[in-house]
Amino acid sequence: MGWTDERVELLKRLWMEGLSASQIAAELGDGVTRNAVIGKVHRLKLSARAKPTSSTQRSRPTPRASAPRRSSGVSSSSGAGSTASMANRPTPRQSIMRTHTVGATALAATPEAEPETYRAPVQEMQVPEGQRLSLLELNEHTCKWPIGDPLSKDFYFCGQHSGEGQPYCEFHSRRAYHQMEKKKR
DNA sequence: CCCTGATTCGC
DNA sequence: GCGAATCAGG
Repeated sequence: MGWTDERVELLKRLWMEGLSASQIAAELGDGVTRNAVIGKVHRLKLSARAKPTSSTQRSRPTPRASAPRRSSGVSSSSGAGSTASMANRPTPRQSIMRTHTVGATALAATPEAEPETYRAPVQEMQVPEGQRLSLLELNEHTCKWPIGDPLSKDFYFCGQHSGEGQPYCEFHSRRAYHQMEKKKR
């Protein structure tokens, strides 16, 4: 589906209201991606929303040598809009979640408060006593993720099987990797 | 990993 | 004009 006046209007409004591109895309529905939304926003020159700072300076984009191309077109647009998509869009005002910071990571806050499973406050992975390893017991196939207070007698290493050439088991590998990734270079 | 917007450029 | 792929960042 193309950008009808209605949809463009909705896009404008939602964008101005501070919704993220992906949220707007979801609101527009009909296979609209956040990329499509962002692209449209740019074409409409709607970019800057709330701008506390008066710095009009936009960081110089890295002049890339060549832009990567996507291989072949796989555009399978939804055909005729005979689906029940046009009937229901009576200005989705209150259904929009907006519990988040503007222009930053938006946490999805379900309007009707779904019965989400309550999660324990991030408990450390529990390793069975028999599998816990001391420093000297580590080898190239054991997870070397430290658990507990290094100064305590209870200190031990995860010791779960780790992949070939991997210092941590899958569980801890993800943790370590993510942390590293976030580090600035 | 999740996510955000920004940009480029073939279509 | 469109938007996927990508970049750059949180």
